[in-house]
Amino acid sequence: MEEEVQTNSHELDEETLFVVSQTFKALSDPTRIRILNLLCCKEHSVNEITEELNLGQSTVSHQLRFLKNLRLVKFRREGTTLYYSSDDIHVMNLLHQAIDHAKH
Amino acid sequence: MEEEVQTNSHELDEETLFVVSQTFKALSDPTRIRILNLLCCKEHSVNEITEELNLGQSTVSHQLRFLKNLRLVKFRREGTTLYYSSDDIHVMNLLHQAIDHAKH
DNA sequence: CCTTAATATGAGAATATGTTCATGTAACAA
DNA sequence: TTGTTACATGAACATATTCTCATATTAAGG
Repeated sequence: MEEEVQTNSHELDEETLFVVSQTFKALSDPTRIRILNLLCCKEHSVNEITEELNLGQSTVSHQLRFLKNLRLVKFRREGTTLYYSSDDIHVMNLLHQAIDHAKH
Repeated sequence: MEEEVQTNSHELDEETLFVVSQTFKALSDPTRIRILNLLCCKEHSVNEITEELNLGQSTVSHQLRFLKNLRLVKFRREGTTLYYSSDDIHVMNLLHQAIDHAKH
């Protein structure tokens, strides 16, 4: 049952590398950080996010799709309004650790 | 002594946002992840990194400069050889948490 | 059906990013 | 000084990212 193909056993496999890099990529953009930080404690509609963060509606929508694809956020519908909230405790933890650390 | 200029008190200030996004950006590239993961436990020369990870020497040098600018790695000289090692325990922690989590 | 509010989507432009290639520099040995 | 090894750097290119603008789509009300 030899599954290891790499020369170096410390090396990360392709899939892990991909998942990790994608996760951090999600957290590497100021707009996404602001959105996730806002969704941390409370759900918000797209309009609320747009206004609270002073962003374009299209920008918010695009970034929410990005975050939704990575399953970092989820949403529920109420009429024509979509309420988004965070959906990955672990990633939110990474974010808050980095924020706490950045504030010296 | 009013220092808060933002409408929303939950909002992150510019500098924090910058530091956090830069930190995660460093961790968002597969090549940099592999380098940091290699430097996790033991120092390595540029050549060692180049060979162990099967990368171009120039690529490694560029990425090490990137990581050095963010003070995520440091180096010591021995003749013409530079030994690099990790220099930010907190960021290495973020990386390992993400790796552990990615391996289900 | 028509309208409106809320959100999503696609295309385009501007910018950022990562790698490669060629060349530069630094330390050391002969 | 010359040569060699180890590493750094700059330019150029390809690709990726992010935002904006215009235009869908979806749900609800009249």
